[in-house]
Amino acid sequence: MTSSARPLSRAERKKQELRREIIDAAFECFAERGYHATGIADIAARLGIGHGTFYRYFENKRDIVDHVIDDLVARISTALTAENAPDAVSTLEDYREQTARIGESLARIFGEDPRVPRLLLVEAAGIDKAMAERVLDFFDLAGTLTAAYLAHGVELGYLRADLDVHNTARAITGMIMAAALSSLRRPEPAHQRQLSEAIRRVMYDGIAAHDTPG
Amino acid sequence: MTSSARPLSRAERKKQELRREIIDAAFECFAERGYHATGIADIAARLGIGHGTFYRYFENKRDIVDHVIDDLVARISTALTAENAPDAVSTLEDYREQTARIGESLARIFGEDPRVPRLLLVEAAGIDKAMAERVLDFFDLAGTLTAAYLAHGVELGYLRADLDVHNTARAITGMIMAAALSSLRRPEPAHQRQLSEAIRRVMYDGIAAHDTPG
Amino acid sequence: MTSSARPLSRAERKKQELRREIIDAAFECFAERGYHATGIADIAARLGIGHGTFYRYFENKRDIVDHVIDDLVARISTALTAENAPDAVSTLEDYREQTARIGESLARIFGEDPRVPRLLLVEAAGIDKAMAERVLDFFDLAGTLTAAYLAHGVELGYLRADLDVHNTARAITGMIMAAALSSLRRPEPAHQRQLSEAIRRVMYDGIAAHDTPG
Amino acid sequence: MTSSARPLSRAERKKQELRREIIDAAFECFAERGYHATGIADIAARLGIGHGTFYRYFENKRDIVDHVIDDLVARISTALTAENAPDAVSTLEDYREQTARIGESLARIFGEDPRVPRLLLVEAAGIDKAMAERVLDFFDLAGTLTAAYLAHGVELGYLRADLDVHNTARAITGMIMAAALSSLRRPEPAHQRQLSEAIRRVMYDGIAAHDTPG
DNA sequence: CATGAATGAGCATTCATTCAT
DNA sequence: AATGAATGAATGCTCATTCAT
Repeated sequence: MTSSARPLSRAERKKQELRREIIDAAFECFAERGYHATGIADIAARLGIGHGTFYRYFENKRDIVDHVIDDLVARISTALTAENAPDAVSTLEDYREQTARIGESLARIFGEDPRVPRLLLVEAAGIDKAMAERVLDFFDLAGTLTAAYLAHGVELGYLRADLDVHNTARAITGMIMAAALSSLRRPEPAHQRQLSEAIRRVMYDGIAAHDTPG
Repeated sequence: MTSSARPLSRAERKKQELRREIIDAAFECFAERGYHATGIADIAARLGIGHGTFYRYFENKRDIVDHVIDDLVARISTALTAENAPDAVSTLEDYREQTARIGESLARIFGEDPRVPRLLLVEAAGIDKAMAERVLDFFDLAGTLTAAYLAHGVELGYLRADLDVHNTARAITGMIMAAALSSLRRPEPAHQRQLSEAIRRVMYDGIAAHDTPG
Repeated sequence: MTSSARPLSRAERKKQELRREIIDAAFECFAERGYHATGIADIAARLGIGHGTFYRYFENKRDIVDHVIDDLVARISTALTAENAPDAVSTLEDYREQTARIGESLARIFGEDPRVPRLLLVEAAGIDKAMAERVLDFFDLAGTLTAAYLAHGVELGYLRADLDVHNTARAITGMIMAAALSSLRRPEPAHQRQLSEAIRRVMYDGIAAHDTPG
Repeated sequence: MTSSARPLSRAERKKQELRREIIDAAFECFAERGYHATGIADIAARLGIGHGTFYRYFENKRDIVDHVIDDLVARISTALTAENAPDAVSTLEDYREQTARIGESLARIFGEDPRVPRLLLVEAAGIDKAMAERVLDFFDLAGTLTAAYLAHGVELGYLRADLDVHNTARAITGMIMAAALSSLRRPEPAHQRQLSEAIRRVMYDGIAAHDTPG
C-alpha cells in the first residue's frame, strides 16, 4: 500500500529515515514553540544535524509544515477508518458501540500526545491563509465523513428520519473538536472519558428531562 | 461601568477616539492578513497616521492584539448577557426560546462580520503561547457560562437530572464553535439558521429515531 | 531641467542627500571590490549607517547597481554632449578639433577616477544577464552617437563618401573602449594623450605609408 | 608541445578525457548562465557526474574558470599564429591580405560560438580582481602581438614611419574587441564581414575624404 | 504630540567544499 | 575512483521599535 519498489538501497532507507526524523522534529518544534517561533535551526539542532541538511529534504519552512500536517491527518484518518466503516452497523445499539469506539480512538490519538491537538487546532490555522484553508478543509472532511455515518443510520431507520444529516454532522464534529481542545487542559483519561460519554448522551438522549420529550 | 471620571477634556476624548480607531484598524488587519503578516505600518497606514504614533497608544504589536481580543470578547459577552440570564427562564419551553435567542445573537455577531470568527478561531490561537491560553480560557469561560444555564435547568427539573453539566456544556460550546467556523465558508443566513436549528435538535431530541429511545 | 518643484523641505533635501551618498558609496564599493564581493553591509558601513537604512532608499542590491550605472552613464553623456553636437562643425579641420575635444573629455572622465572605467567596463557586464544587455546597449548607443557625427561629415563631404557609417562608428567606439581600458593600467595623462593621438591618426591618416595609398 | 611522456595508461587517458569534458561543460555553463550564477552542481549535472567528482579534477570553482580561460586563450592564439607570423609579409598588399586572413580567423572563432566572446568579454572580467587582471593581460598581449606586426611594417617601410606602434596596436585591438562584442548581437556572417571591412578601411584609408588629406 | 527616518536583531536560504561510503 | 549526503559560513532582507525633530 505504501511502498512501490521493495529493494530500497541502504542509503535510500537512511534517507527516508532522516526525512521521517525531520518531520517528527518539526512536528515537535511547531507544536511546542509554535510555527512562527520555530526556526529551521531549531529543527536541525533538535536532530543534531546541520541546518543546511534540512534543505536537502524539504523545500523550505512552509514546505515541511505541510508535510507535518499531512502526516497528522493521515495518522488520524488511518486510526479512524481502521475498523469503522459507516455501513458496518445496522442497529442503533451497534451504532452506539461504534461511536464509542471511534470516540476512544480519537481520545487515544489526541490524549496520547497533546501536541497533536495543539498543532492541529491551535497552531495550524494561524500559519497563513493557505493553511487556514487546509484546516477548514479538514473540518469539512470530518463533517462529510460523519454525515456518511448519519445518512446510513437514517437509511436503516435507526436515526431520526428528519435528521438534517449534514448540519448535524457539523455539530457533532464541533463536539469532537471541543473534546480535543479540552484534552489540552484536562488530559486525564478519566476526564476525557466523561466528556466523551457526555457527548454521546447529548447525541442519543438530548439534554431534556425524560418526561418532557420536547 | 467603564469610565470613572466624567469630565474628559476635549483632547482626552480625541485621544480615546484615536485609540479606538487603532484597535479597529488592527482588528481589520489581523483578521484580513493574519497577525504575523500584519505590520505596524499596515495598521498605521490604514488610519493614515504615522506608525510612530501607534506606539504612543500601545506598548507594542503584542499589546494591541490583546486589546483587540479583549474588545471582541467584550462585544460577544455583552451581546449574550444582554437579555439572557441563566435564571431568567423556568420551563423547557422558555429555555428553548432562550437558546434560540442566544443562537440568533451569536449568528448575528459571527455572521455580520466574518472577520470576528476568523480572528477569534483562526488567527488568535496561533499568535503565541499566551494568546493560545487566552483562547482556551475563552472556551472555558463559554463552557462555564453554558454550564450555569444547564445547572439552572437541572435544578428546576426541565433538564435531565443526571446531566453531566460541565461536560455537556463543553460539548455545546463545541457545537457553537463549529457553527462559527462554518460561517466562514457558508455565511448565508439561511445556512446558519439551519445549522443552528440542527444543533438545537441534537440538544433537545438527540439523533435517534423516536421509537427507539436508545 | 532636473528638479520640478523647488520648495523641498529640509527633510526632503536631507533624504535626497543621503540617497546620493548611498549611490556614491555603492559606486565605490562595486568598483573597488566588485559587485558580487560587495555586501549591503559594506555599503552601509562605508557611510556609517545601519544597513536597514539602505533598504529605505533602494529596493535591493540589484536595484542600486542600476542607479549607480544610470548615474555613470548620465555623467558621461552630460560631459560629451555639453559642447559638442554632431552638426556643430562643417570642415574636416573643425571635426578634428571636435574629436580632440571629445577625446579630452573622455580622457578626463575615465582618467580622473579609474573606478569609472573599472565599473563600466570590468565589473558591470558580469553582474547578470540584464546588466550585460545594458552594457551592450551602452556600446550601441555610443556607436549610434558616433555614427551621427560621421554621417554629418559624409553629408558635408569632409569624410569619405563611401564610408560605412555604422560599422566605422563601431570601430571607433572600440578604439575609445580600448583607451578607457588602457587608462586602468596606464592612467598617466601623458600616455592617455598619446593613445588618444594615435587613435586620431588612425582615423585621419590610416596606418599606411604616405606614398602607398593602399 | 603539450604532453611529455607518451605512454599514458588507459586510465590516465580517460582521466584526461574527463578533465577536458569538465572544462568544456564549465565553459558552457559560465558562458550561458554566468560565472556567479553557475554552481558546481550545474557543471557536474551537465556531464552526468557526481559533483564530488569535480573536486578530484579541479581545486575549486575559481580554479576551473582559470582553466577555461586558459583554454580559450590558447585556442585563439593557436588560430591566429597558425599561418600568420608578423614577419611573413613584406609588402602592404601582403599585409592587407594577412590582416584580412587574421580578421577572418577571429570572425570564425567569435562567430562560430558566441559563447566565446561572451565569456571572454562579458563574464570574465567581473569574476574577481585576479581574473580582471588576466583579461587586461590578455588585451595587453593582443596589443603586443599587434604591435609586432606593425613594427615589422614600419621597419619594411610599408607602414607609416612615424607610426606610434604600441598605441596604434591598442587602438586596433579595441576595434577587434568591438567586432567581437558586436558579434553577440549581430552574429550574421555578412554583418561581421562588413564590420571587418570597415575596420580595415579605417586602418588603411582613414575616414577622411581623399582630396582632403587632413 | 505626531512623525517617520534610522536601526539592527533575527532568520530563511544558498552553495562551495568535505569526506565517509 | 566516484559519489552525493552533510555541512555551515555567508548574506540579503524584514520589520518591530526607538527617538530626534
